[in-house]
Amino acid sequence: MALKIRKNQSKLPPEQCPLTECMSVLGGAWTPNLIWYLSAGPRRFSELRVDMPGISAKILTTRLRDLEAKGVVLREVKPTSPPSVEYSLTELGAELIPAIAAIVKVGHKLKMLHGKD
Amino acid sequence: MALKIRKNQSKLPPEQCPLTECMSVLGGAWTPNLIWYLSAGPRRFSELRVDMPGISAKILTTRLRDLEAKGVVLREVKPTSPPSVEYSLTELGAELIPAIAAIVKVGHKLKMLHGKD
DNA sequence: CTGTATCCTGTAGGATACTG
DNA sequence: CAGTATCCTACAGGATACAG
Repeated sequence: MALKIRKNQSKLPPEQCPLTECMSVLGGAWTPNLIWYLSAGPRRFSELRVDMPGISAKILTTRLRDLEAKGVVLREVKPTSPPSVEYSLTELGAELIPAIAAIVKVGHKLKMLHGKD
Repeated sequence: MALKIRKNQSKLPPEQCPLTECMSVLGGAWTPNLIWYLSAGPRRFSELRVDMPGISAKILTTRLRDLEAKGVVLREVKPTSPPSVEYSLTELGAELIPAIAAIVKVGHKLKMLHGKD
């Protein structure tokens, strides 16, 4: 990756490049929301659907599986009479909270600045 | 990307819900990268194209205009003989750095855990 | 309840060509 | 150099129906 073409900009740490990976974590449109709601504690599939009105079961499943595969979300099947599944954030997943919070913070500022609500 | 989230209903504080807004800031696929490269200092259009191999001029322009409109990026036209334009992060834009850094951090961890590069 | 399987659409983004 | 204008493709995501 070619950078450092200008004097007034120093070479950035290698962490800069893996933004592709970082975005693969929060890639989906609903992913940040999903993580956020999960941060409040374990949630069931149907609960998440209520939390995020507008999300389709397909996408919710997709995002859930995706995050699970990445070790961000933990899926626990409760052997109850009506099958229920609880999703929760893993230790690693919890580390995303500050990141999301930071983005939300700026996003909120932006909203106030432009007054577009 | 059709983010048409309207009203979030949960026990979570309202400040956290507007993830729609936060994602509208880092919405584009290249946006995080763009902000990151800008964080190192002012960059010209062509320099950014080199920084991010693969990005098309169209998208670069789009993202740049978008961020400019949001007050995250500052666009300065230098009245030089060959027209040159410098882009830089505003104060507000700089606040996104920690957020991006946090995501990168987790993304990097994820990469190491799964060993998939 | 918790998903999975299709079908379909909107739109972000790439390629290319052209302008000031 | 710094864009802009078109055209086109890929894929995320919605709707609906169906399954364990």
